[in-house]
Amino acid sequence: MAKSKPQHGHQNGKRPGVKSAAVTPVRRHGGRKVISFEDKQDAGSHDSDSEIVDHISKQEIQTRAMRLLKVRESLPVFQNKEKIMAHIKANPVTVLIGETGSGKSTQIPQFLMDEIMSIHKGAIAVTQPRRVAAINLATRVAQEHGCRLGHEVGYSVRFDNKSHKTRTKLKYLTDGMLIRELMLDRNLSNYKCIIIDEAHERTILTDLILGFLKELQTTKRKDLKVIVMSATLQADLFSKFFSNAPILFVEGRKFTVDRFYLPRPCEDIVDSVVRCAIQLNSSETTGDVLCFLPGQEEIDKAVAILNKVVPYLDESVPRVVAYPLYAALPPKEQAKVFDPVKGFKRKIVLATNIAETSVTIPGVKYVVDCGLRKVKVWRHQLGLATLLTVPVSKASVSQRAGRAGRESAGKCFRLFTESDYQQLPKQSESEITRCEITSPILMLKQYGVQDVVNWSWLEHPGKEAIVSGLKELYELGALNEQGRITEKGRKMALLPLAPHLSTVLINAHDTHVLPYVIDIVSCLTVENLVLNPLPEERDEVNERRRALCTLGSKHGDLIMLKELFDMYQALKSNVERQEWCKQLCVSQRGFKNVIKVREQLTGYMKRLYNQSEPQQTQGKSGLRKEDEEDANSQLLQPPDIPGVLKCFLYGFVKNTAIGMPDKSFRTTPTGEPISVHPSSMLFISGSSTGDDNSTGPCPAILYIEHVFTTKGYARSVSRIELAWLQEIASGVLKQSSR
DNA sequence: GAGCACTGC
Repeated sequence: MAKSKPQHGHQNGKRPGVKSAAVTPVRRHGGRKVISFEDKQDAGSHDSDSEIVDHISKQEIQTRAMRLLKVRESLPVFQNKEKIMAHIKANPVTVLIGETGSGKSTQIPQFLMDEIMSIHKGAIAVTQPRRVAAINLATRVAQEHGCRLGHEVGYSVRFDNKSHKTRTKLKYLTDGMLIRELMLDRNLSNYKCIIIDEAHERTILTDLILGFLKELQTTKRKDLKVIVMSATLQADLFSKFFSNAPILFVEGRKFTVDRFYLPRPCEDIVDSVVRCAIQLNSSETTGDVLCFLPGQEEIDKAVAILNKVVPYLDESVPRVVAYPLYAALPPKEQAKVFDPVKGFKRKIVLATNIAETSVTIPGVKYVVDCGLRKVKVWRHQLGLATLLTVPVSKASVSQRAGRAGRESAGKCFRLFTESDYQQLPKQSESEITRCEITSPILMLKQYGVQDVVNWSWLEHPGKEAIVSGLKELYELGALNEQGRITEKGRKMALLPLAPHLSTVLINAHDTHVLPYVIDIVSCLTVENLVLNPLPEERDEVNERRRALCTLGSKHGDLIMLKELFDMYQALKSNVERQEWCKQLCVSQRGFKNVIKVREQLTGYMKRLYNQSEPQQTQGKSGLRKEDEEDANSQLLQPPDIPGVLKCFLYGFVKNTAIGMPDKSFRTTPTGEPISVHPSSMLFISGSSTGDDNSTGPCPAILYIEHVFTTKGYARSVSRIELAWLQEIASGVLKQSSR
């Protein structure tokens, strides 16, 4: 339910799109529901008809576009149209600093559509790091342009494509989707112009796209226009990368936010956040409060304290209502932050970084920022991730402050000193330098890049990271000894999975346990599927899960996921499913995604191994039924659990640990201690009276993730036998020495 | 006895 507010905006006087919409034949377009678009800042344009866009007449579409034109003309970007367009026309690459509220994401693509596309053939792509943003922007721009969504203006995100191959001239897509398009058509021959929005966020995928575009522009696509949209702080980096491309600045329309610092550093951030919130509740007039804390633990603590304090507050101050907000929270709980509070009340939202970019909460006038965040850092030499609490960057701090000035002037309270602020890094460490990069390297190899170390990286991830990535891919059989991509590697690159999980699927296909394994892999790729129960419900929920998942309690989390998924699917009604999900503290939305992922993976696997079959453009059709039957017939037989777990072992040989006599585990690659994460089925609780006599202690474990927090934890853990480890580890060794 | 945030033909 993450809601992201898109750049609001609107534009130009010519509107040839309206004309073309009227003359082009109407194409049947699925008739699916169109996601409604709300933008509170465009008061006055009562386009409540947005959700029935598919049914309203052309006349109405055009009338609305006319109405929106007025709002568009008032945007800062619109007033600088001539200047901006002159730059874009004169340069192959333009870096555009467009502040929030400038209308850059909605208007500039439309200027281009009008001015450039009328002469040339080809389309414009606008990339976004998040799905919701791509969908919302496309919906808005289609309205402004006076066309139906999916005709001249459309979008393409995973599982949802509202664009037409030839007809769509402006397409909003996630950066992952554009990477996929690059893999299929290395020259991006369909496009005349690529706009990379939110480039300053520096996601791995945006970084990769910029590298590909630079290379393309100097080789096969000298005519390709590139526009990089960024926040101020990163603009220089992009300009330098594209041989000193001009930087344009368009100011936004945000409100001023006053900043306050602490005179001296605070000791306990939770305590300080609560104090600050309570204090401003009594000193400030209307407006809600958004507090940034690093993680769930701190947030739950703060909410608990606030709830205790609230009854004792003076009656003259607004009643405080505290809401937690983090990704692992059940969607229903998350949605509560959008409820307006009635009466003499004030909303205080305590959130992680999720509220920095992904979720915009209406009504926020005050921001309390503890200045910390949690970040996962990959250690290449150790092959594990560490979860660290670190100070945020200046860029982050200003982004967070900006959350207070979306609707009116606001205030931001920083729980650190001004001199601490001066010492913050300008920018957070980019993803590409702190993450595992096996998948990006495989993409480069699939694209045809031989020398990955000397590729046109926007920021070089470091030789060490690349070497360990190459080694990993070689061990998975994706690369040969010369570092060239293998047939298997090509298959892996085409699957929308981490290379390790692709290996698992390919193996499952070869050993005929694919339907079973595909279900598990689908569950693993969906984030926040199995949620963390609240402390007071924890034991009950664990007990329920254990009682229902008999195989999972014995074999571990992978098998549990399969059991849960089967149970979920066997439920008849939505009401039943809802209740069941609540009882087990699992996400229904998550399972809906699992079904989508499974469908997609099943389709890809089918295509990978059925080359003779004609390629289906829109997936689906006929393929599914058969596979469901496969899966069902598999259900009837006792599943080959060793066979299933061995498939996973092929992708995760390095993620194994051997059980010691004292019931602790030591990892196989380095022998360091590792503990089963408490969220795992195989976590042995102290009070357990142990009916696990039947199975005995685990001789060895296999885990999908190794994360170091207070100590090394194995997550998504399965019980394996030592013999399997010997069998597969030696097999893998043989394969890599070939 | 513990869980930053995104995303894919």
